[in-house]
Amino acid sequence: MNAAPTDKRRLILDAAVRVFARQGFHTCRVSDIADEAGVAYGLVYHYFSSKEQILDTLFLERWEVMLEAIAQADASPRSPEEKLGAIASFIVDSYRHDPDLMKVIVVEVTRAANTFGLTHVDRIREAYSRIASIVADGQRDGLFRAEITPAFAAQAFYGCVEQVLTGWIFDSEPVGTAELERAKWMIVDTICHGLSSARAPEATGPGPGAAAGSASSKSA
Amino acid sequence: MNAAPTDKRRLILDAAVRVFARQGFHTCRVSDIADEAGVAYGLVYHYFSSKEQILDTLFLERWEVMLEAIAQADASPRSPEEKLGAIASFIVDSYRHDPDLMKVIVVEVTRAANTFGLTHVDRIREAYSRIASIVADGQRDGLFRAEITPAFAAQAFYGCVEQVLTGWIFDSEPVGTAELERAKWMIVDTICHGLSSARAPEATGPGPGAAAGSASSKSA
Amino acid sequence: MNAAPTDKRRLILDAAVRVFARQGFHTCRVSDIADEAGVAYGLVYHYFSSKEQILDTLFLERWEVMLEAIAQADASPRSPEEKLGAIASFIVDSYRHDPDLMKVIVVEVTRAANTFGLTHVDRIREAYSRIASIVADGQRDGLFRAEITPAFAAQAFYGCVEQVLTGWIFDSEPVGTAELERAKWMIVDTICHGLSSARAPEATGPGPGAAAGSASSKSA
Amino acid sequence: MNAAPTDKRRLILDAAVRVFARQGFHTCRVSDIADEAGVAYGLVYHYFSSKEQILDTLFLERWEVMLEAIAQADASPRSPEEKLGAIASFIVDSYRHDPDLMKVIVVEVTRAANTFGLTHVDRIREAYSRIASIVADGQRDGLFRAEITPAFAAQAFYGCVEQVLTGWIFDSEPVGTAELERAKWMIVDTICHGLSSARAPEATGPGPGAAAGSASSKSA
DNA sequence: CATGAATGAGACTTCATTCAT
DNA sequence: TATGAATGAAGTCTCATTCAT
Repeated sequence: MNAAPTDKRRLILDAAVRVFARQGFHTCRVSDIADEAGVAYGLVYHYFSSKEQILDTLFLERWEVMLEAIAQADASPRSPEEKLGAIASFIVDSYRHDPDLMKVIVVEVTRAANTFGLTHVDRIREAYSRIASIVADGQRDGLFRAEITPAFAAQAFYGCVEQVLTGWIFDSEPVGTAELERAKWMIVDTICHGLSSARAPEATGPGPGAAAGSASSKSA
Repeated sequence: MNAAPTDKRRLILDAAVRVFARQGFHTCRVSDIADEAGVAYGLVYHYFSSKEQILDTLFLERWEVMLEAIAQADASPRSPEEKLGAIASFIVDSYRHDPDLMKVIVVEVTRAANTFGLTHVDRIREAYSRIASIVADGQRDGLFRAEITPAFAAQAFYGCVEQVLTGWIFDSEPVGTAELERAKWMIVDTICHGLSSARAPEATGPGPGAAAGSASSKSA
Repeated sequence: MNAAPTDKRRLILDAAVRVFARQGFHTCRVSDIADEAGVAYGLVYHYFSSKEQILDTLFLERWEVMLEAIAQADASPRSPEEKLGAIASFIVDSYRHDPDLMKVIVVEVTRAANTFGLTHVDRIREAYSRIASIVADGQRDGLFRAEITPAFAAQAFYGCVEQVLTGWIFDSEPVGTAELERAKWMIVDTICHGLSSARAPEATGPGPGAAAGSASSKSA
Repeated sequence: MNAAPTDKRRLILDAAVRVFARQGFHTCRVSDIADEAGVAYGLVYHYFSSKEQILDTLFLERWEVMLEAIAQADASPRSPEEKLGAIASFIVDSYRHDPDLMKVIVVEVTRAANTFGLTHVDRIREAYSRIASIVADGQRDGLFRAEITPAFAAQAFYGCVEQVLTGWIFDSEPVGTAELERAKWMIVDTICHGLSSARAPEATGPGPGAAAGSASSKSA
């Protein structure tokens, strides 16, 4: 009925996130997960058929949430730029909320072209597809220019986001809130308005001053 | 002595690229590499001290070439946008010339935050750093706006490039030349001018139809 | 209390017969038995102390019945040949009635010289012993010749029977009644009169056309 | 080329025979085999793909020899009874020469209707088939009576042989030569002439005192 | 009686690495 | 250089058995 006082399955899943993040999927042992969860070895196999299935479960759980977030952003009565901002914001907040989980997804799944990435390629591409659809709407409304294909734009946007996450993931120290917030704005601003200074300044949105300006640049 | 008719070391390295690309580093066995190279099992250990060292060698070899290409682009008397174009062009041409090698680097190293990525993080960041330097120059000259930090801009640019490669890597079919060329232009145009239509059109550069003709060919 | 409408213990035993016959003792899991019986996993251990004990129980239950059948055959006022016929008939009818159970006994116990066969060797040999006693009586009465030792004769007779069962067990299709009946006669006729044609024909008994009508039905 | 001073593969195979005979296939571990052979654990998997494959190899090696022995017996210019004698003799001598191997074959393969027996059922039945063919020839020549089908006769004969072996296998003490020789004669005499005394005495053959002298010795 | 989650020892198999030739 | 047999540590997964409810 309710979430039992000890939902061992959840315990294992959460432990796996920490262990995968710390040691990597290939480097960790199932016993590491069991130990981290504080349960017996065999219980892992009571709930999951293999180590792989744990990662699959983790990825799918989270990715469905993300697809839903993208759908909601798209459904809102906002400009395309604001929609992209909502998505970037969601992903960055996901990282803030559970950096280990995002690390696992980015490191072990999204680029794992021979293993998990291949398994989940359709689900992964669904996200790009939905982002591309937002861009296409922007083009139709004349807000986005037509030279850049929506599919490419989606790749550029998502690639930019993931690279930022990757930078944080490689950092030895945790990332501050200010930097997280600034990243949201910079991602959208860069993708929508580019690096070049030869553009109409009024489109900028909240502007760089809005986010806590002090933050580092250690990630470079 | 000389570059022998059969440089077994090179044979092994090239075979490893194919095997790593096909099966992934963790999924392949050393014997797969030896078989692919057509050499005896033990010979692999004559030339390399471990399976890891083969990947390290592969990565470092290629990454040095890339750092050099970035340096050369930076050293040339071009605009920052053209310099970015040269870099994008170099990477895309690298993919065209040896997609397996680029797949291995992107899939097995640059995001492998617990294994090879960590080992080579300094070398990897050196690339971002050099790209950031180009952006900083552009800002100093007033060509790039100052709101986006150079470090972030480098991430955005490189993330965009790698995402495009990743897309190709996941594709089951090989990518055509036209698409490769179009990607070069779109990467630079998106990063420099953004998706928004609210910008000065004259900054566009060669335009979507023309491949960035000047750019690299050093990768071959 | 009473022999309940659902005697779970019996349910488990019967399910075990089917599972052992289908998958073999070593290949099946205790959970397979529980599933087949439609009872909870733990209940198996409420009634039996181990997986082995289930097979022991199955074997002993059946083997006692068989020893009793042999004893009865021996006690009846029949000729030795008819007594052997009654035994063959009983075993074949046992197979007809519950081929799975006989399969389990033949496959998992009587030849399992390192496991169950060893555990039950005395009980198994008791059967040979009783058969040998019938042969010895035949020799004493001049009906059987003395060159073949009773112990050997018992082995020959029982080996013949078991080999016939084994043949059926390996068959993919179920065996017809006619073949079962014919086998009863052929077993006894071969063991008593041999393959050679150089013998007195009048000793043949009911003959190949008639099923050994008198024989048992206790097995049902 | 030649049989190397240490043919490790053979060493492993021979060790497996001893270990399978002593502990049974399911009860022994691969490490037991490696230890018994005095080789490293991994070498077992260098030569064999699994524990099962070791048993398969053992069985097939020996069974082909047996099929060949049956074929030779059949090809010789002997009476059917003598041919059966040659076969019984060959099998008994096989047991004398390597009781462990015969134990493994009888216990782990021949009756293992859910595992190895099933795998090799065709090969096993080939033996029965060849024996049946000898019987059929005997019937055609009027030496064997027609009431017993050749297929059944083959089962009776082989079942008798295997039961005798099984008896020895279960014995705690090794079997003496005299008993082995006597068994050869009793098997054939029982199957060919039956237990009954009501038969023509001249068909008896060499008699219980003489070992079937001509038969086999190929097994050594 | 009945349930099924929880336990953990154990076995197979893999494979990087070594080494004698 | 070149070979591939030999080594053995390590990890995944299985499953009989226990136990709290």
